[in-house]
Amino acid sequence: MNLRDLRYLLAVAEHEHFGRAARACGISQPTLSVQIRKLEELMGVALFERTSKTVAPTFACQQLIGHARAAVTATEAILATARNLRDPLAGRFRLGIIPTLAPYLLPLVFAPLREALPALELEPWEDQTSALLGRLRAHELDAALLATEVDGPDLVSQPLFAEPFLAALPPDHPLAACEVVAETDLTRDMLVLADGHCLREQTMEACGQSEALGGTLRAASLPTLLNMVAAGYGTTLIPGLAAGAALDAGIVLRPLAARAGRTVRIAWRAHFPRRPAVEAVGEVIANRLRGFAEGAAAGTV
Amino acid sequence: MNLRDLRYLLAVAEHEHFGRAARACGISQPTLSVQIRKLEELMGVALFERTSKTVAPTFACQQLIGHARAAVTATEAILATARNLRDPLAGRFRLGIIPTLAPYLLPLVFAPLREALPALELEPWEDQTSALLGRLRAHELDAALLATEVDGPDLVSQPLFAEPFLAALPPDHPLAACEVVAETDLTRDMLVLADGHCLREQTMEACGQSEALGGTLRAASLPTLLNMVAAGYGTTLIPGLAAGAALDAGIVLRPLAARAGRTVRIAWRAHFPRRPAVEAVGEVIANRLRGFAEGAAAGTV
DNA sequence: GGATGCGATAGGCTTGGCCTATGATGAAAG
DNA sequence: CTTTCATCATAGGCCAAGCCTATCGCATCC
Repeated sequence: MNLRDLRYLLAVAEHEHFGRAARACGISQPTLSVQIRKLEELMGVALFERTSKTVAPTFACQQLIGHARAAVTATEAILATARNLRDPLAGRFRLGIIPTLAPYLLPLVFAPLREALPALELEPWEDQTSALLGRLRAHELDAALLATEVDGPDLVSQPLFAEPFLAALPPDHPLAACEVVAETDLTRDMLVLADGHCLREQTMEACGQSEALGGTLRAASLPTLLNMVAAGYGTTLIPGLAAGAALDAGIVLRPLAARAGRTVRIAWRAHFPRRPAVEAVGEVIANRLRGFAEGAAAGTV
Repeated sequence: MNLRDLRYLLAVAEHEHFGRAARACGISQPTLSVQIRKLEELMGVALFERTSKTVAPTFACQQLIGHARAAVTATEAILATARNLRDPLAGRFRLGIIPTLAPYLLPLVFAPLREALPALELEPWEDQTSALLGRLRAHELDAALLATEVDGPDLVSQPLFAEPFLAALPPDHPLAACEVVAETDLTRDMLVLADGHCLREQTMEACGQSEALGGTLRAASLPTLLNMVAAGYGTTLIPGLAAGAALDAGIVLRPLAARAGRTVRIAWRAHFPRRPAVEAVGEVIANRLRGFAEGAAAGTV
């Protein structure tokens, strides 16, 4: 059975006239007659009682028409829904973001994204890198903003902008007197984030350090880490976009001598079909952050 | 778009594997790939994200699947309903019956009909001949039991059985003394039914009378007419099947000299497609009433 | 590095739907 | 009573769409 046949059935039932129904369907009357006849043979039931003057749906036909109409409207709903989904720059877009980036980047890019991609329903999802990659591979995210390269052939990524690190010091720290701080000078009393944050390894690597100090003091989040630095527990590196929050917490920031930093990238599945959306989102973010690296690395905001 | 394509879509979404989905659909894998590709082009949306290892429905696909399933189940409902409607001897059968026949015939034929045609849902409809013919032509009845011939090329009929008339007399009527009553002897004080009952004209014709007597006394129904006769208002002819009711009312019945009577027929639209049902019903009734005419005409039950 | 599994592509075949032309039938009109 | 008209059914030919087998491209696994 064919959807077209159901349309024909509905047309004949509505017009009660083969010629007019055929015209309404855009086919010739003989074609319609043949198709209805086939349908009747398939069903094993007479659908219409024909005379040379009248065409009347049988009781059986009336019983079937409801289902036929349901099928036809359902397929029309499919087409209508597909029309709405056609634009790759429209609809839900689930974007993963690492925790050391989300609270500082999102306020900057929300408005530009809304303006550039008004139909895109952005759903941010904050989680650590490995969780984001898992969700990405599980099709639970459409893309992710990370600060690391991605491995494997199933995922691809593209750099969006460079984010320099800054030395974060308690106000009364000796290094606060310097204009510029060498990364290696922070090793002595450096605090880091808890396991799982990519910023943790990046901080330690930038300072040439393999084992974390501070004993059990491993902050679960960047705000906590900032509070710990402000309270004088030690020093750390913070990503440039967090500078404002750090200053608010009463922390002294200094540029780094070796200009250590990280690259924020957008990652997605290699076969993800809405690549235009990924690229559009990446482009808006990159544009918004263009020139940020130089300013941040040089003058601490 | 084709229903088949929707089935393919559902199969791929369910199996997440083209080869297995193709096997489930009974087609080859290349065919399935091509059809899904076509569907994607028609929709303008990627439906599946393919790698060499995995096939995952896109978000758009998930939105469409519900409608697709609705369409497929609706068409399956069509086929299932059609299967149930396939037997012409099953299902609703609206049978019109004239009022001077219904209450006396139905008790006789209900049981045989139920036994011979257990799947037929008989819906009797009692009305006068012209109303029955109108409803028949309007497709509001499937057949009708009448005591007249039908005119017009759109309706056809077949005789079922002959029903003799009987003279109905008050117990103290002079003619009650006779073994046999001549139709013309009843003319003097004959009562008839109201307009619209075919029995009215048939009675008058049988007695060679063109104008009804009895003034305004025209019974609206046969039971009323019987009561009037029993009360001594006059005489009349009754159809043989009503003999029992007449005797119960205290009326004397006598066979008629000229053996006047009527023929009960079943009528239906010439193009009515469930002719087997009509013929089966007619046959059951004719069989039940076989031999009735001789017995009734001779010995008054 | 060959073997394996999967989806995509190519080419040929057959079915099915469509058309025009014509037939059959019944009703209305001359 | 015959003609004409309207309607649905049938016939024959054409073409697109769907299907199959064979093969390719790609990635993974041993």
